Amino acid sequence: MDPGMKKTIKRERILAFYHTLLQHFGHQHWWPSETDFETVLGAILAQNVSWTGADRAVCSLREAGMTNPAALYAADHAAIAPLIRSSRYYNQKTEKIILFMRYFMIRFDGDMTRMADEDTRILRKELLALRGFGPETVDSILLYACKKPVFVIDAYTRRIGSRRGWFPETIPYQEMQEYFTALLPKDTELYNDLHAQIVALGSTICTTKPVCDACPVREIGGGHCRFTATLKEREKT
DNA sequence: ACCCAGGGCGTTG
DNA sequence: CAACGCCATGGG
Repeated sequence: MDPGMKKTIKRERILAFYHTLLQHFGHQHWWPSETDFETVLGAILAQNVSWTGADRAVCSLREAGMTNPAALYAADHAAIAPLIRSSRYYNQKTEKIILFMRYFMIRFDGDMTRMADEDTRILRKELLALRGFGPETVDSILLYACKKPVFVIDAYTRRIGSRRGWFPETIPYQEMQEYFTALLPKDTELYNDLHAQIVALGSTICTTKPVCDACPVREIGGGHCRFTATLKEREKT
């Protein structure tokens, strides 16, 4: 079989997976925020924490009038940190916000439209240079706040994709990203909802029950859940 | 009383 | 490069 055909098959496999998820969960309408600037804050605050904790932190900032770039830029560590406690690692995240705001005001005058107009590659490189901004956070900002066709990888994508045999679990971030971008059409809306669907699935599959019988999406999840994976890890040792 | 969330960074072997 | 430790809240 020629390579072009194999590629087509892989593409159809991903798209079929997406449509299954879409049918089950419905369109996710990400990112869940009121403005693109809030999306940036959300991307920082959502690092390694449940969305409820991150969202509560965004709401606290909003209620304090700090989802306005100028107001947030004027705030210092002591003013920000208490508002985002629910997002975990709040001191580090406060520094990340302060760091981003300095960059954002100087580089784009606090204007999300200007930022979104910048070249994707340049923007990605500049954001990655900020301490505390790794590939997932940066790509989330590029896709969800700036509407760039950049596919976002996260722990769920790694877990689910490897379990479905798409790539080894140890594959580096960039290679995993290339797996998707090489196969899928360069479509911001598809990247947006596919990642959102993967998170919807990843955060739904059972975590506390040893048996997946109760799992509402075990067929989609490929018969695996996080708990059984944890058990397997324990059996090794 | 555990376990673990929509990471990223610094340090060790 | 892998395997950790660190950050340090909150819900199940």
